[in-house]
Amino acid sequence: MSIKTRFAPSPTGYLHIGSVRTALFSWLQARHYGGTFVLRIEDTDQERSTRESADAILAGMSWLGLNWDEGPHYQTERFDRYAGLAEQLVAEGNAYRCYCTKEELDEMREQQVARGDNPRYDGRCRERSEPREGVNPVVRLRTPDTGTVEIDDLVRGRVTYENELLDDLVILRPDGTPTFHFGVVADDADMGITHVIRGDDHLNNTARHIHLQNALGFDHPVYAHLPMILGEDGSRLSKRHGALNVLEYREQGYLPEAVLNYLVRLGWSHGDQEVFSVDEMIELFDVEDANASASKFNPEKLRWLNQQYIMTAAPLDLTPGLVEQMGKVGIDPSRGPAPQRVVEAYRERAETLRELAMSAEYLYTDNIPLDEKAAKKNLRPVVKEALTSLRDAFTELEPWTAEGIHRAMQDVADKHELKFGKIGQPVRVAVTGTGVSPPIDATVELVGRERTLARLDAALVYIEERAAAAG
RNA sequence: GCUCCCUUCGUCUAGCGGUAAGGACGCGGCCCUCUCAAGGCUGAAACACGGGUUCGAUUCCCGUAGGGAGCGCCA
Repeated sequence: MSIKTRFAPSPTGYLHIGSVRTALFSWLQARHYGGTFVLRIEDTDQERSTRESADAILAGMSWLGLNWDEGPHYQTERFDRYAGLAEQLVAEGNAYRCYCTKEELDEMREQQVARGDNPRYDGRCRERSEPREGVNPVVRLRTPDTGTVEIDDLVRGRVTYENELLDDLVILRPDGTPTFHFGVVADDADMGITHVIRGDDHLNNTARHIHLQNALGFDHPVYAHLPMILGEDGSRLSKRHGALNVLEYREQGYLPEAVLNYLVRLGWSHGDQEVFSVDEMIELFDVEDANASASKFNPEKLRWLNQQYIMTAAPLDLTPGLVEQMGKVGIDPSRGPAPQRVVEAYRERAETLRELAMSAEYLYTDNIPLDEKAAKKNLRPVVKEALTSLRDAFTELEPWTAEGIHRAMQDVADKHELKFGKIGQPVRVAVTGTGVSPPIDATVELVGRERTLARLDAALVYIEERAAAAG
């Protein structure tokens, strides 16, 4: 039988990294087994759900390439179905209307807590079927009083709950909308979901869901409860830990493959392998191999992986993202070398596309700032003559290639009896303004002849002025 | 408070009764080298604790401790 999994976020905020891991595992399970992946938006809480959140979630999924075969389904479109199901349960005696007021319930809870009991609904409306004036009833599931429920979870193993500890949960609100529990159970059944893969914050809820399925006469899906992702300090992942909107990672210059690769290794592994293409993940993943223990989010490793992907990607595949980043940092890509050449030069030197863009700024502007420390250290009178003759050599160099540039520099160095580095570093500072860049021949080539000559001139002026000032 | 879940280097993890407890990120050192990276080599770094079971426990069982989740007309 073909499997069917789903990702069912509620649109009450953006799609953050923890939800993405859940979505990824669910998606991978479907893809690995050639099954179907369903996207469902759980928007029964009409107070907190927004259209913007739903759209942001879809956009995030799309950016990551987590494509869905069905949906997005919206629960708000299925209210009639839930109402019908609830009516059926009431008719069959598996659910009942509860006329308790909020005040009443609050009071009950307070007393229970005061007594040291578990706060739970005591079932006082189970036998009272007559309506109460002015109260719109909720519908509650009649939960068995005795016995146990067992969950055979794919990652947790067998988990057992005592029924007497569970109370009668609300399945329909006074306005007829379903609660989360009811919506999930009805939808998973109606949509034919075979594997429910979700965060382990739902493990405790699963006992209730099984009771609901029993009452409704539904089959039980297979469950797999994934451990949470925690922040670096071990507390629940939040914004300050990097639980950003996934689209924020795009903003910062991360590649979707890197984000997925990082997340797949949180709670899952395949021997010693660290880098997985999406195809490899699909081939190797099985949620049964997922770990049961929570893991902490480690931005350093994400950065490392992102760099791995930048280093190995085809330069042309990276240029759209790079051009986008250039726009964000104020670079006009038409004023310098083709972006893919920047990728070639900087791919091992940047952990994000944002960094890549920023480090290439000197290639797209006429005026570069000189780093004072680097200039002081490298632009000194001893190299003045060498730089002058290099300037001359560059003026006539044909063709303008890294090889030719290297040869010219070597010749000048030899003529002035300098080691290559003694001239390389001053040229680097002159041409980039800083002491750091790719190999100097490639750098000079990218800067171009015109700007190189102008910058060498500027460096010579700098040396003159310093000498004059020193007296 | 009650219920459920979790526990190997700082972090992600391998391990599935007998290992010098392996890899990766990060950190230190060395090599390469025109700088910075990348790369190569290398170092420090872990089985939470206590009982069992067993000839033998990181591995199986039970406690304890610590962490997490749930106990809503939120999802």
